[in-house]
Amino acid sequence: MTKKERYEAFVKYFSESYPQPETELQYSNPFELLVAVVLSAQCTDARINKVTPALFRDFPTPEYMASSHFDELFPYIRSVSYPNNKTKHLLALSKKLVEEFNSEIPTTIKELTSLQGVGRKTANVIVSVLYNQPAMAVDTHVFRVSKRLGLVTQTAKTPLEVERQLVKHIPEEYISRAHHWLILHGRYVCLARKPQCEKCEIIHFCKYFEKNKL
DNA sequence: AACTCGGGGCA
DNA sequence: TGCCCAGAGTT
Repeated sequence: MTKKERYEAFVKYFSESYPQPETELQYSNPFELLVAVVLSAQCTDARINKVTPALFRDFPTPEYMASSHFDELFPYIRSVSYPNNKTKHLLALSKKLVEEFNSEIPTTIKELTSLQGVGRKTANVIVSVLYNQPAMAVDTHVFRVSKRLGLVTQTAKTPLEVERQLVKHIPEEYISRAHHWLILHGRYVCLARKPQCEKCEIIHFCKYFEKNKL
């Protein structure tokens, strides 16, 4: 099976079997989304959702956050991963938003990644959710599942390589759905150490399944 | 390319 | 108590 055929089967799967997820935007403004996504690095959504209500209540805008101090902000996010780093990032990030971006959230990957705590993956999530751009945010799930399926070359070493191959071959209108699906599939089915192939709906075009004949 | 930053969940 | 999870920044 060629890579081209895998992509055709992949897109066919989305068009027939995977509806557009109802992604209710759970944040009332772009700043909240940015902060939540920065906090999400190496951390589950459930843990983020525990801290965001109080955080956004007391630091609703870049100005409020930029004018606070480490000891004020830290307690709000002490239960997320890497709270020291993220507190520093959020303080520097909010200051930069106020001073260089007129307290608005930038629209380009280049500008977003210039913000502290925002890497390539986070920036892609932002432009995808906030600006409806067909961006593919490559986390460990997307990275692993894409390679297993055979949607990207087995020699791909960096998330950026995987991202470029995926966006090159998946039609724009399916990028968002594909991203959503790859993450859930990686989390619940295509597990890192023990793939649950018996639960998988798309073994008919999976390179990993084909090779290992599970 | 390898290392560091740290919590929570769960066996 | 110890293993597992999961990106950005720095060297």
